[in-house]
Amino acid sequence: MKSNEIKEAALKYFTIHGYEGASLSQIAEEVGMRKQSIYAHFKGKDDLFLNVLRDAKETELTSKLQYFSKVDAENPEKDLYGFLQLIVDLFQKNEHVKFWLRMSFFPPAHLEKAITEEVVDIEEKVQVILEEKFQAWIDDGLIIKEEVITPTFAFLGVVDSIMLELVYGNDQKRLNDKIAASWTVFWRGVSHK
Amino acid sequence: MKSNEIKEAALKYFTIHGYEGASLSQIAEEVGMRKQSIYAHFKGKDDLFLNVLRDAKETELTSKLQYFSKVDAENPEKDLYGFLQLIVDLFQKNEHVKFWLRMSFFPPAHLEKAITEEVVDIEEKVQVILEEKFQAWIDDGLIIKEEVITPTFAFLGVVDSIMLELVYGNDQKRLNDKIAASWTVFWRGVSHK
DNA sequence: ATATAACTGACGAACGTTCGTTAAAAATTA
DNA sequence: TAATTTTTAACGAACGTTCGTCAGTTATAT
Repeated sequence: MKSNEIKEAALKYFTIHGYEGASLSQIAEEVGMRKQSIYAHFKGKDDLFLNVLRDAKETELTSKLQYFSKVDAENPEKDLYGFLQLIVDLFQKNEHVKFWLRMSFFPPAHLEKAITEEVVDIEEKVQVILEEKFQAWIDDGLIIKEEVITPTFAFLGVVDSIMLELVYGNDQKRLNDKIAASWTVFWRGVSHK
Repeated sequence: MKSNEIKEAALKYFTIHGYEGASLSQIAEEVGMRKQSIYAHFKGKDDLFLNVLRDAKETELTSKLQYFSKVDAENPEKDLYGFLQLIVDLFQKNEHVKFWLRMSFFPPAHLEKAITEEVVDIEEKVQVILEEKFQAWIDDGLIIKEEVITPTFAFLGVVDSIMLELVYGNDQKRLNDKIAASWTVFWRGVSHK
């Protein structure tokens, strides 16, 4: 399907140059057509963007939900560290995550509302799942007993910081060192000695 | 000085809309002049942008260096948590930090090299200072004895995650909860019981 | 033959930029 | 001090280019 090729090229340019910096002619050229031909597949730039956004959301959401659904949930150390690895893999495997991150935090002004809606939706779902997991681990005595929000938010913070490092991303060693450091300290901070 | 007014308006629009999304006519209108008049003060859009960038860098750098220079350095818990507060204050007091963050991670493609140079410069300087502090605290037995890079990077990770939350920033309560959670877990992870 | 999807051509609008000009302020000279 | 020159900072008009979009036409495929 040609629509998917267009979305793929659009994803690339939106990610690199942002909404305003990406031009339809560049996107069309990447696919090998004229920019006017895009209008046979999408109503316009906004429509194309929102389609890419929804694809990115689905990639992001299903990957994360799927991970926690097929994890045994009896070993928080393995499960949580595995989640960090998943983030890194996702980021390096497809462009969707970087696109998602950019648009989450610096959305085009006139689409901010629509974007924020989708972002909040994912955020809430992931947070709910994480809280359930942490609560179970706390009840099992695997994680320090305290308000469940504390380890949850702290872990989400680790995820965020790693994503930032991935975006920054010109230094593989630095990335690995930062992951190791954040994980070591986090785990020591939430687990029993 | 009119140049400063222009830079102020430019900072605002660059922060909200990014380099490509900010237009000289909007910036000029904010100041109360025509876009052509900007060329009496700056060579062009790039020149204006780079001037704003350098201002932002100076704000960012001097604030951080100054904080650590006038801190007594005998109480890591107070000093480090104070640094987090500084970040939050800086962010909410002036627009420079948000601008800096946006351009650090999503720079306009044709200025990426120049921007990365400045970003790396700050990053290295802050890292060096933090490592010195942590080393001293480790030697004094105030922080767990391990490679100094571990608490340093972990702390920088906490800073990053808070900055992301600040950018996201439509929820003051969530921000405070995230700071509290990240700090609690971090501190438990690097300090002795 | 009926869609679908590509094309050409053209549109108004906005972009960053350059030009020549004007009026006021500052510096220099008589 | 008064007259002159230079500098500064704004302007309107226009440049060439690119933008997103729309209309009409041709080619492709079911």
